[in-house]
Amino acid sequence: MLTYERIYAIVRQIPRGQVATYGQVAELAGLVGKPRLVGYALYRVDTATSDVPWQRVINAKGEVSQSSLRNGSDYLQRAILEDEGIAFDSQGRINLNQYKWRPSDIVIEQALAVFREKLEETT
DNA sequence: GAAATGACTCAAC
DNA sequence: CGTTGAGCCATTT
Repeated sequence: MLTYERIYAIVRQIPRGQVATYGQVAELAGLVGKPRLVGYALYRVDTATSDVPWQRVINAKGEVSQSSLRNGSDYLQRAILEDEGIAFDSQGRINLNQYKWRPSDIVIEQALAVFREKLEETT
């Protein structure tokens, strides 16, 4: 779905070592106020074959969200993030002030550009 | 095509 | 802090 592609395009721009919240991604993808769609989109992502860095998208509380019974990817997400240099506090949360992604307009344009390319390919 | 679902968020108690 | 309820809307059944 195009809505998903938008979301994926944005998520793919999140640099290593940084994270973004669902609401933030939704906003950047032009889905202001619809963070649930981001969550839903990521839920549909195949964590194995997709090139979308789903692990870099967390909830507004700075915690790593996860779908109930993901095949062992529960601790995996955190492991990946830690490997990228992101530190978790004693409560298993991330300091958003420190790691939250500050997207630049350029990045967003790139994301949308990729999105359009995909659009043409599909067409 | 109506009803249920979902990795969310925000505001109010 | 925690819990609760409302808002959101594409995808699935």
